Amino acid sequence: MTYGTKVRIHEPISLQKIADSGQCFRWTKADRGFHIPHGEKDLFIRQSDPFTLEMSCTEEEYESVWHDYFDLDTDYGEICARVSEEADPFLYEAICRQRGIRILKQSLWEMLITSIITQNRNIPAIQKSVELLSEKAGTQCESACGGSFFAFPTPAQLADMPEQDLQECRLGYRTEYVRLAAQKAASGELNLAELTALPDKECANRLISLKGIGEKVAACILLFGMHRLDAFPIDVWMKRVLENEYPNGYPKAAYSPYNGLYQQYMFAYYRERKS
DNA sequence: AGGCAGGCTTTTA
DNA sequence: TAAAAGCCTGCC
Repeated sequence: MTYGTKVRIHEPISLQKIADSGQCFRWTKADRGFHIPHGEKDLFIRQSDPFTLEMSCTEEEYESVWHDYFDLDTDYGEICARVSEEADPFLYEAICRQRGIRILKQSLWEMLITSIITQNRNIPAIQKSVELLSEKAGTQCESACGGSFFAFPTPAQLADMPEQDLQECRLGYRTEYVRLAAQKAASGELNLAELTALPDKECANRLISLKGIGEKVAACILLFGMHRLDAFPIDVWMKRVLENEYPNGYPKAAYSPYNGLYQQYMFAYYRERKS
C-alpha cells in the first residue's frame, strides 16, 4: 500500500478512538491504520501523530471526499472549550480523555439501516451483519489497494435481496425492519432528500414512524447520518451516565446545539472506564 | 394518555 | 447464563 497523500490538520484526531466510538461499523484494521469503505470509494489511512494523516487517495480525492468525511471543517476545539471544568467536571474529563473523536459524515442511508441493526446487539455482531449485507447485496468496487471491496447496498439492492440471503445476514427479528425501510426508500415513499430538509424534531418523528425505529435509533440517524450535532441518543450506557454522574439532572438546554457531540465523548469515556 | 412488562433473533463474554 | 448503541405489542 502506498500512502501518497499526507495532510497536516490543525487539531488532534484519533482514528483509534473514532473506530471505537460506535458510529462506524465497517472500518477494519489494516497496515497500522484502517481500511474505510465509503460509498463506492475506499481509503487506507494511518497516522504517525495526532496531527498527521497519511492516506492512499490522491490529493484531489482527499479534498473532494475525505476531508469532508472526517468533518475537518468543524472546530471541535472551540466546541469543547465551552465546557467548564468547575461547572461540569465529568464532561470536562470525558472530553480530555477522548480528545480526537469526531462525528463522521457517513452516508445517511447506510446509517439509517445500520442504526436499526444496532438495537439489542453488541458491536462485533453489528459489524458482522453490516458486512454480510454488503457482500451479499452491495456493488463490488475496485479498491485503492488493487483488490476489491463491497459498497453498502443501495435501497433498491437491499429491497431486492432474496429472502434467503437476507435471513443469512443474522439480523434476527430486525430482518423485517430492514426490508420494510428498504422497500419504502426504493419506492420513494421514504424520501431521504425531503427528510434532510426537515428540522430536527419533525425529522425524528418521520423516522420514528418507520417500524423498528424508536427515539434512540432516530437520534443516532440524525447524529451520525445527518450530522445534526444536537441529537442526543440515550442508550444503556448514557442511561448509566445520567443516573450515576448527573443525579440532579443533566443541563441539556445549556449544551444545545452540541448535545450529541458531548454525548459521544461521555459514551466513549464511560464505556472505556467500565469495561 | 402515557407507562410498564414481556418477547424478540443472534452473538458475545 | 446474562447482557448486548432497543423496539413493538398488549395491557392497565
